[in-house]
Amino acid sequence: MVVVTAGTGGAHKVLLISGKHNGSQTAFSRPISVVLPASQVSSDSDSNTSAGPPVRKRQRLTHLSPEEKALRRKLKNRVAAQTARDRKKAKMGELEQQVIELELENQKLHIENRLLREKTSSLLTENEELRQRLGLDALDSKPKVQALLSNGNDAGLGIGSSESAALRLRVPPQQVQAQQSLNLKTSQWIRMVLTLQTMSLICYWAFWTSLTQRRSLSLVNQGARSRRCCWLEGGTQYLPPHLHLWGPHQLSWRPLMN
DNA sequence: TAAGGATCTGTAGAGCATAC
DNA sequence: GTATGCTCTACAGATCCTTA
Repeated sequence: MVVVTAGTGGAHKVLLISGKHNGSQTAFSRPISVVLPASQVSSDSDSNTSAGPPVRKRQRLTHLSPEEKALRRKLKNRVAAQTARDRKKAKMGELEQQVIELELENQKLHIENRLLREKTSSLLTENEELRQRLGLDALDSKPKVQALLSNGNDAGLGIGSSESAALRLRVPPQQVQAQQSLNLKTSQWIRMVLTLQTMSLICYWAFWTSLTQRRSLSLVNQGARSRRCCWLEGGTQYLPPHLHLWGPHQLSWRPLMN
């Protein structure tokens, strides 16, 4: 909707462009206006004001001169272009943040995968050594494992007391104790490495989060200074700029740059 | 300090949707 | 069918920043 009002004494005319809410599309919540120079004020412009017959949802601009239409088009397109750029910038920032988070998650999963593989390898080696001590071949390994599992006992050989393990394995308790101590040290070392790497990843993530947030905040502040646009706090949702009396008096007003 | 790249900004055109 | 709105994008000028 466009409301044209004549200034005092007919010195100037204000093109007031109100907001339009169109579903998901970005719209202006407040009207914007541009001050036309006196030379562009036409005589018939006062015939269409805000007070009068029911307004069309899309106002006919027949009361505007071609110059005024072109100027209005320039203004709206200027705002629309800046809105589109801000939206694109916000989207890019969101995608960059997503990339960082996914890379971090990927690194964590890689580390977890490596540690689990190492643990599996050490357990297989330990299992093989114990079998060699017991003189078991590979053929009867499955039934014994199944028997251990079906008895409801702790299936892991490293779990439980050394005496019970010694009874099961029929080896001296000192050997079992030494093996359990080695396993304990190994698992403690693995836990320590995992903790340190997790902490380093958290620090890495926190650093990048802080850095990207500072960058986006500075960009937003820079844009807000030049265009008086505003953003929702802590989010990427874009609020259209409030252009109060947008016109030649604005610092960034450069309408005839080309 | 000049050159050159990066970024910002305004403008115009195209495409599509909508109201009449 | 026409006028208008909205969005996106290419283009060009302005501005900023780095570097030799």
